[in-house]
Amino acid sequence: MSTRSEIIKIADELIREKGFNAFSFYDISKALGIKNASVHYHFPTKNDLGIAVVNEYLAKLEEMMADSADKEPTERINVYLSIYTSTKAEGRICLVGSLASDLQTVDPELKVYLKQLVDKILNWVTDILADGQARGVFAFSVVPRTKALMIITNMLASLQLTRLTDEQDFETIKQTIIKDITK
Amino acid sequence: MSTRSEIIKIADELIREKGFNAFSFYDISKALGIKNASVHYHFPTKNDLGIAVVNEYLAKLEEMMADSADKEPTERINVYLSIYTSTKAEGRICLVGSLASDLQTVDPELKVYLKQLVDKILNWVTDILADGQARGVFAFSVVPRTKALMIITNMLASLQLTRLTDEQDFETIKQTIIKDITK
DNA sequence: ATGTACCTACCAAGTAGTAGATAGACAAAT
DNA sequence: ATTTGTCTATCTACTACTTGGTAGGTACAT
Repeated sequence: MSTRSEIIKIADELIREKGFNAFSFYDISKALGIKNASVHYHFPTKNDLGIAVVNEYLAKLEEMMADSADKEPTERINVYLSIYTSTKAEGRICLVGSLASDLQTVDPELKVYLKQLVDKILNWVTDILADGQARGVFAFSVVPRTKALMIITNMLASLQLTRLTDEQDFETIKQTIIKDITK
Repeated sequence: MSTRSEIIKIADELIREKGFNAFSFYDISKALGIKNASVHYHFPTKNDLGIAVVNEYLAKLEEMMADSADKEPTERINVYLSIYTSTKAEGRICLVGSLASDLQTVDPELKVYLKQLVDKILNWVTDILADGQARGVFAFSVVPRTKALMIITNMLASLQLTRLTDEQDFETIKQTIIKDITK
């Protein structure tokens, strides 16, 4: 893997572990065994690095959506939910939740890309739900976009909250979501 | 108001606006027109200040619970939800959400108090829901504690997310919660 | 010889936190 | 009634450290 990719990977992990304002270029250089100036060579500013991380997510999400596009809604929603299961296993929170918390401290340019990421996720989940409803495998009493908002907020905050309540609560929330939409 | 109380108030606002790691003692001293050493006089360390903010919430919550204890479940859940409505109006996020995001960077002592706050909120909402269910005004198909988790995660994350989607989405989420539990 | 990816060595700014002085309020001792 | 001592809340002035970021050099592959 290229140094550039490794920097993005480590930055992503650090953002989701400590937050955007709590990691430094030194943290990354230390993890990679290079000097902080070398990190700046690949990403001149912290904002540049943040944008690269978000863009990586945009690309990965695009890929995920394409890969699961012709699958059943039930499986597609599981693909979505499983993202959080892996994140939970890491003991970290999700990128959107982390950056959304630090929103007022990040560069407006980064905000634009983050907004795109949120839109893309929201549209994806909305599509899955609408598809499931149309095929008669899902049932819910609000418009798909609203149901998507409910599910996304459940998952996003469950990662943050269940580090403070029962660790088992994450799985409870996830199963409740599945049961709730399944006809 | 005493300087001590004012420091706590400003710290709370800053934590919910920028995050625990993005505000400084200087920010507070500037806002109050005093020197940073004077802030340290009242709160020797940032950890002390963070704990004072969380304790302030514990006390306020206690008061709120007592004040609404003999009211109808419908009104009590509205009291709970209205906390987030005010926070949304401020353009800030909730304290729990902010500190939960920065969890790995704060002192273990602060974590303990934060855990107490989350427990208290979770128990409060669980009680309201169980009471409403017993009185036949609420209906839901999971145990009250799980439903409380769903609602709390919805509200917590809605503050974070709706700064990136539609501003109107916050109200949509709130109304969906009310409609969902009302029999 | 040109570009890539790293290095050494630095800087200015901001951070949490400390030492020690000062000024006023209040109470006890003279 | 005045002095003395103590407490509170502030100040000036500082320290040690970390931060994001830069200038300029080097090794190496194409």
